[in-house]
Amino acid sequence: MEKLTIKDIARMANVSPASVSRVINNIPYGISEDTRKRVAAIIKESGYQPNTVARSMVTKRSTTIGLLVPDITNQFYALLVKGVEDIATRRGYSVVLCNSNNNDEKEFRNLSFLKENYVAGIIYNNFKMIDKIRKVLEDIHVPVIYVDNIENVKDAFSLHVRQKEGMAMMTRYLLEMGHTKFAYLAGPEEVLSASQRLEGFREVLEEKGIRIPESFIKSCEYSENGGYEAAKELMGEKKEFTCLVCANDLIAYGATRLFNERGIRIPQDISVTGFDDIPFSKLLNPALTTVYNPVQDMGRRAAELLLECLEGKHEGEKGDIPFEPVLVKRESVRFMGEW
Amino acid sequence: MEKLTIKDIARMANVSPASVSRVINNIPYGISEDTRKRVAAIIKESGYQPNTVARSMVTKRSTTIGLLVPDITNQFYALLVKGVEDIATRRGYSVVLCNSNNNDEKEFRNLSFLKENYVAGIIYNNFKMIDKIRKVLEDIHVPVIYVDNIENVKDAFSLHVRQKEGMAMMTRYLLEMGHTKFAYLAGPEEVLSASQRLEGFREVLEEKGIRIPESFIKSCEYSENGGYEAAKELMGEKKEFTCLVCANDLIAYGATRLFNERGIRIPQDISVTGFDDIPFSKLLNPALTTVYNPVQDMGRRAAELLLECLEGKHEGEKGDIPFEPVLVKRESVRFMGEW
DNA sequence: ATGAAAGCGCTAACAG
DNA sequence: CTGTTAGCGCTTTCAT
Repeated sequence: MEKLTIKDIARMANVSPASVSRVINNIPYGISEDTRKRVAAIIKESGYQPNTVARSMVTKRSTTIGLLVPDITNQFYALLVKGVEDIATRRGYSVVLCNSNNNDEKEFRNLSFLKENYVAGIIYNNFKMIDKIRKVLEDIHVPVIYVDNIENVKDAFSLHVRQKEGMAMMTRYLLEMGHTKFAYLAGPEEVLSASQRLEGFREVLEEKGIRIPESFIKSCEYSENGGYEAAKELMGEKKEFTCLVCANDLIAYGATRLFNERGIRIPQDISVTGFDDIPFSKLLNPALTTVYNPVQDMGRRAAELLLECLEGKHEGEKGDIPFEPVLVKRESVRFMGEW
Repeated sequence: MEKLTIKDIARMANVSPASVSRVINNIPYGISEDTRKRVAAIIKESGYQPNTVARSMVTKRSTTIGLLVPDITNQFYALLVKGVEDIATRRGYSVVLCNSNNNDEKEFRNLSFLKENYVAGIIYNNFKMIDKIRKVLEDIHVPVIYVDNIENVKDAFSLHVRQKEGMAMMTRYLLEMGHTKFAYLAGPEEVLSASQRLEGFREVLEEKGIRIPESFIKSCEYSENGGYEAAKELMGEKKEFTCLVCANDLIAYGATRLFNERGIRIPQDISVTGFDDIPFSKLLNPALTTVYNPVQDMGRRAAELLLECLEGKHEGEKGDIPFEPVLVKRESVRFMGEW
């Protein structure tokens, strides 16, 4: 069973390739209902499938969208992927997933790849935005949806959770629980979400007139290991804090591992909080108090927006699309008494 | 800056497109060192990039490999992806990742997509193999590497861990730790790895003349929730077992959650074990005793093998490639005394 | 309504 | 060694 081409179908139906093309692409004019039906039937029986490569070649478009993520091993991004795929495949688009593994060079190559292959649009997710990439993205001539990396754009859609508000919410909650002595594991300084979360934390403390030593705020990688190492450093200080707030769940996991190793009990000896609420967080023992980050929704919305752009909607009226974080109270925070 | 084509370069270099093609593709004959250098220089300056779509169109090949996984949200598969990408991109291949989300229909569509887009080869990872898919895979005319789903193939490479041996290893260890009363959460019956793991468990028990009630062996989904529900059912029985062995880590997580909820302590009240050793397992409290499954290595090896096939090696001599599991002793198993 | 023909950007014979 | 030519499978004018 060799691969059928449009010519084969044309021959079988006694029409020209052009007519076959008209039915494949549902072009509403230039063909009679009669021939349309006949050709459609033959296509169906024969199992013919148009060659998308050839098609892209002439249209310079495709029905594939590109999705770039920094690290597929991180469940947080995996959820985003799921959200995107959910919508895209339902609407007849394929998604090619490019994992840049936190490697700028690789990301650059991935982008070239997408461009060469005429993807219809791109969903770009990364925790930072470097100039080189931004240029490529602007030069690519297909719609790009940004997720979680830039703000205040107007010529594109940019989705992100309200990071600052989320952390502020958490901080207020901790205050209500009677904590006033905090340490903070901040994530990487150059990362937008990390700095925004820290800002939320600081603002609330300031509001309440609470001060903590700068040395209790440590930056670290956005990873389990980053959290572990930073917590270890922190424990070198005279540890006059009752609560360790972490810029994301992964960091909290690392801190938790250290505390487990040292026999420091959560939440009896120290309270720990995270941010993102990735699925494992509820399995931690004690279950992690954190801030839910609706990534999967963001993935869905990003895909919807992209497809809408592809359909010619949203000319002009683009911009930031914020998502609401939600506080998830679980067991890793101890009540210290009325404040 | 419009897109440059091979013709543009040809014009700029005063040669024919054919010559340009020769240097792009590093064809070692039919061109003088002189012109090669000149053309190469012009390509470099101009920033010209060959159009892969056009290229695929004529060669019917590409330098993209397809990777199919059942669920990207599962860290186990994410690790496989990482392994594959690691090798592939290092060797100049792109990988398009298709997530079938445990949906046969979607997988079928993904496969069509890959075929239409002339991927050079495919790495197929899924925990089962249905006829429909197998047919497509056989009909696709590019090398396919199977991961973790079939065995005893000879016309292809099939990588998998020695599931049975892994679980046997675990079971022997539990015996050494003094356990004789077991319950077993088996995963889905129709899944190859699940049945092989169960087999390993049964064989060792039989060997030692230990019998357990059939009702203590429950099948369930390969998921956290599956483990939770199955454990709940199990606790309905009069629970005369000291150790719950789970067919994978996710199931163990679910069981752990149930035990946490009910105040049943691990390992004091009950011992729990998993299989796969996904990264989170060491973070559980207590850290999960499990069997390490070298997925990332398998991913790397799968990619290497595929690329080698693409280079024309391995004609004929194909077959199963087993990987060795390794027992990871942690804290979720209690020592019950000499046996 | 239909078909002929051109051409997307590239590779691969085949001539010269 | 180099260039000419003929497609790959499809879409898209432009005649008919």
